[in-house]
Amino acid sequence: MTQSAAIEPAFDRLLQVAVEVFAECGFREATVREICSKAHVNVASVNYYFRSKEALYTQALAFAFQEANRLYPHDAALDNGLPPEQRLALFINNFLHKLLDDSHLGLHSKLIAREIADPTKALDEIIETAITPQFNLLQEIIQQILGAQADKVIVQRCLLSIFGQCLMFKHSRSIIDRLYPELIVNDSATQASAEHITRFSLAALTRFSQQKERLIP
Amino acid sequence: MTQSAAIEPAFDRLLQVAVEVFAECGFREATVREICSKAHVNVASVNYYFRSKEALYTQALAFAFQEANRLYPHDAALDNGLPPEQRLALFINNFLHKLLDDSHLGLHSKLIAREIADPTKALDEIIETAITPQFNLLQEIIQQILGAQADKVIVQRCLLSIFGQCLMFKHSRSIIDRLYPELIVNDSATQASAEHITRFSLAALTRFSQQKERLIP
DNA sequence: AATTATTTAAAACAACCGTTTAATATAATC
DNA sequence: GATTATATTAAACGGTTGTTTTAAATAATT
Repeated sequence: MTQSAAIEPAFDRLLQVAVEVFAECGFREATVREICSKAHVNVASVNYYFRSKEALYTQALAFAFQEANRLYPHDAALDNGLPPEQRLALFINNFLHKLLDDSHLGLHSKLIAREIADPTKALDEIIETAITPQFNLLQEIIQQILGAQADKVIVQRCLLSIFGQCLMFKHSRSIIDRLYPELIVNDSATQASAEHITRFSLAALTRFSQQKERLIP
Repeated sequence: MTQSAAIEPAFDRLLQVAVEVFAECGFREATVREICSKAHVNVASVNYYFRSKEALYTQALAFAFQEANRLYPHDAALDNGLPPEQRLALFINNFLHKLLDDSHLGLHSKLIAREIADPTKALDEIIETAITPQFNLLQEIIQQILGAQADKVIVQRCLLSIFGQCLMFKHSRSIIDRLYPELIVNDSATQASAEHITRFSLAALTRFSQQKERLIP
């Protein structure tokens, strides 16, 4: 960090630090001065290189996405040839790890989670760029499990059920950390969580596909 | 409001408005000046009646809890005599309505959700006062469905699965509003959501209780 | 009715915010 | 090597924040 601080140009340092600080504090709480201080540049640099704090935020978001897509390549769940149950397991496992990874790219999901909980103007772009693709992929998998004739609203609701289980670990992490800390300590705990969510959801989905004619909508 | 502003003493007005504004903006984003303006009191009143902005926040939280418990009496799900499946349905329905009610006491859950997503010092008290009781109740219901010999960790995970599905509508509401707005428009949509979550979870739970000996932990 | 305590009010406080300015240092170009 | 263009700096700007001060108004008590 200290070496790269000397080598990398100020623009790049600013962008990297911005991702960290915005993820940590959120847009409104983060201060230009803190970002500049940690990037070892003058306070005026934000307005020199980027137009404003808000413009820096937007670019930091875009940069974080691009980094995350580079480090976390697209899901193996994309493979259409695999059985849908396995695709679901892969999807949930990948998504949950992406959410709970505290290292480099946990910043990415932190930024998104912040935007969702407390939206700024950038939310619409995030939905298009980062959320809709994930939604579409999971929707396709669920559709495959429930069968093509499944009601569209039911598919949507099942999708929310699965995402909700995963996001619980992100949005309510402060609670889980205190009440069930052992569920979140390390990588294998995360994997166990992913397996539970998969089992829980698959049990529900297969039930749904069996009894769908008896449903009272 | 205008009448009560003249009748109710400044202290009470301040507390009520504080609940609204803190729920709307969060602790850090909310300003003393806005609260005082909406309560029709002088800026100095916050530091006169309460010691500081932070003390006002703490008291506003406590006040909101007490109001919510008064307006939303404890779950019918508490009734031990009912079959556990019905208790689960009652619990989810009540919890989801509490979460999505935009009127008076939606403020209560808004405040809690804010605290969870972006904790202040007050979180510990919230967990004790508001969250643990709900967790314990749901835990008891799940235990009843899975059977007394069910693994404790599995019970915990199922609990998170169910809470996660409910909280999805709270924490990711900004997304649902944009992608599936019809799921959240009114009271009957909320009820339909509660019914789905109940059906989804019951399907998974009954499956779990059937195949528990075949589980690979 | 006089005196004490309590509540309201306007103004100012120091600290911090994002942004701008104006001057200097560095690099690139001719 | 002189002259542009680019990058960096320190300082200040206007605005907002939570909090404090000081004084006036109101209520309560004797």
